[in-house]
Amino acid sequence: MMNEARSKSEVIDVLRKHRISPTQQRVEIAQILLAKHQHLSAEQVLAQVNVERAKVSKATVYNTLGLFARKGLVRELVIDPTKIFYDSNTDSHHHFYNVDTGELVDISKDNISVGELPTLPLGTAADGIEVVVRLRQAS
Amino acid sequence: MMNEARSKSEVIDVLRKHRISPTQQRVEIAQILLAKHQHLSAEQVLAQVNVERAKVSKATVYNTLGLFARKGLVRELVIDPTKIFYDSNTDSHHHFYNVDTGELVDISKDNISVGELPTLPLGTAADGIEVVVRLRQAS
DNA sequence: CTGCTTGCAAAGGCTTTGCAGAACA
DNA sequence: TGTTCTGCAAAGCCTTTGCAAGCAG
Repeated sequence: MMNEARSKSEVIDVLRKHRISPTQQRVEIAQILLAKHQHLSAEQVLAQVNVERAKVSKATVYNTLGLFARKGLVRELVIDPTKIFYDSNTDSHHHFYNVDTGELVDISKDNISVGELPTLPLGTAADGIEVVVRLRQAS
Repeated sequence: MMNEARSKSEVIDVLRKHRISPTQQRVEIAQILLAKHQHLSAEQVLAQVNVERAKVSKATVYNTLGLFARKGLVRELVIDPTKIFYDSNTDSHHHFYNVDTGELVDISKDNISVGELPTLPLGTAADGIEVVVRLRQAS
């Protein structure tokens, strides 16, 4: 999977492929997200994008992340009740979530076999399967 | 598998078994939750408990639901980014979540086979596996 | 009595929104 | 020039917390 985009022009290409017009702010945010497979909250993206000087506002970060998720550029993870994580790896995979530390770790989809689903409720289509294994510090 | 408690004394028993001292408010909340297998948000519990006249405050509902979850009486579902659902069925099972309607539907655990998990991160213990199948209205 | 509970209101944290100015085509 | 985007501040929502009064054992 090609999700290791780095250079500005590569990122712009990826945005265009997802039908997102590549504004300066979106490119900066995408460069951070797509640098590697990672799980970032909006707050973390905001902090990283503004490491040197403030370049992108909070509102734009939130709106952009929502846009990216709708366009399929990143995956929204609803795992922690206090914040949303954005996963730059959109391949099918699952997660360990350490409730005590907030740490998220990938689980390859090969390690979890999800069998046939039961019949879907009428008029609906499956949009994605998310498996979360919650972890606690061993006592 | 006995989660169909109804009468006040049954509910008090269940609370005691979970080491929760059965105050009047807790009993009322538990009666609503344990009446049947269902998924309720704090807001819904608050509304139901106060159908006739206001009896339990918002703060108490939130605190009580958190307490019930910690004690294992109900299961906290982190599926919707805007609110937490409390599942009165604590048996192992999974969920369909209709993103458009907010509807939650159970999936029997027999319909999803989760194989061996990879090695857990050091110092951690698995606390639960949650599988969520997100649904959208078929177009 | 002593400690646990409740309830009110206020605070908190994350996210969205309204709107004016800036950027882009 | 018309549309889209950005940023600031304010608003919104769900949830938690501080603290005084109430209740239970």
